[in-house]
Amino acid sequence: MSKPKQPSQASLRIRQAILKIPRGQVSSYGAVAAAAGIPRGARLAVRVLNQSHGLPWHRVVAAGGRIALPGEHGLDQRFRLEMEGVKFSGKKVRMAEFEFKFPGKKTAKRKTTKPKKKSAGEKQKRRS
DNA sequence: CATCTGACACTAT
DNA sequence: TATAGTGCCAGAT
Repeated sequence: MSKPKQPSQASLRIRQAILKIPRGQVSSYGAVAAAAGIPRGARLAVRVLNQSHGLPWHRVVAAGGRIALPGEHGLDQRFRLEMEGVKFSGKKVRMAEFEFKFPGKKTAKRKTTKPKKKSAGEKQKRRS
């Protein structure tokens, strides 16, 4: 294998993780990314879902079971999940009952954002 | 080669 | 509870 010209194993792993989600259960972007080996690659999961098609994207929600998709897509996702047996609690999925836990571990979460005292804030400028 | 983007996550306020 | 802002990673332009 000299050179994996593939779109990185990370993306592939994320894809596989999503495919592992059984019907009737949901997972979060961060959970899928973490299961793929990227604790903070929530955004990568997003990329994979957008680029790769044929994946059960409707089984992937944001943290807390919150639906992140805009407008119709979000309602569509919610509809599909209900069709699979997933119940909703207001705008969020009942993660307590339907959150799919990936095997392995990867429970490393960050503790506190930078011990800097200056609350958060300094950069952030782009954006037209 | 440099820069921006994005269906997020998490901490502070 | 809601709002604001930052950090992370890899692909796209």
